Amino acid sequence: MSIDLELAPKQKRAAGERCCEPVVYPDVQRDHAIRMAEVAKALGDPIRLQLVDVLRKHAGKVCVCELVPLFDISQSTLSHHLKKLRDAGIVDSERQGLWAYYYVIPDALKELSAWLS
Amino acid sequence: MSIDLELAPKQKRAAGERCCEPVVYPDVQRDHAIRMAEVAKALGDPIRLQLVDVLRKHAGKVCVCELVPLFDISQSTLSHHLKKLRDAGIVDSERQGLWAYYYVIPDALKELSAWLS
DNA sequence: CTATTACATCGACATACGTGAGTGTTATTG
DNA sequence: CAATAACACTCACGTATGTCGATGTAATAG
Repeated sequence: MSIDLELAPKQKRAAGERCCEPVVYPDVQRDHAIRMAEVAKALGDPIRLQLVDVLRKHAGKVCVCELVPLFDISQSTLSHHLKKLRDAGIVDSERQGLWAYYYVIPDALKELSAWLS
Repeated sequence: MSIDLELAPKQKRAAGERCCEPVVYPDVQRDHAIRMAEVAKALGDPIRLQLVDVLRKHAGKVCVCELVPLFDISQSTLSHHLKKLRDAGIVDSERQGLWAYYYVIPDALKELSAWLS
């Protein structure tokens, strides 16, 4: 999950010399970084983070109509946030008649969580 | 780290009735959510996430001049990203002569990490 | 069929973001 | 002092974001 990278020793050098050797950044990590940043970005809004918190707490699926009164935002804004979470692959939804039920996709946060700890 | 919240039972009801009881959202969680979302937002860019990855891997402090060649961005853009990470309280820096050394603030990612796992 | 309900989408707006070129600042070299 | 080097900051630009009101779209009720 972390990169293999040898950095040049850190020490003051005379100006005119290179302060450090250029380092090659392995491409392996880049894909993971892009994916994890995508997830982190989706969590980078207080309302979306709280949405995920509520959904995670309930093992089952949660109806949108139960989510709306939790926040001081309009229904359309909430729907927008849910779409962001869907696009990031963090949650998914099921339609049942008029209602839409949302749930956190298992292991969606696993990669980021593992990297952070 | 998670909220205390009792949701109404989920079942289809006749239209005209409320689909669910309004729920009170505890304010306690809100502060945590705002703080964690701030951290997540700062990590919501691939370059910044990789920056934190490099800094975390090196227990010591890392010179900016060692970071520049790792990414295909200008020095000013890198400096901008480092400022974002500083503003989010994830990293800090020390000046030593011409060089600036960055490091991850211990436990800066702790709260978010704990919530994610 | 009509009305209503639950939810998604569209349009619009102000703000924030990522980026680079250029400039400023500070410290070191000669 | 003048030149240079490392880094931060300013300005500008196109794009993305969060928000709401309004509209669209299904499904249910009567």
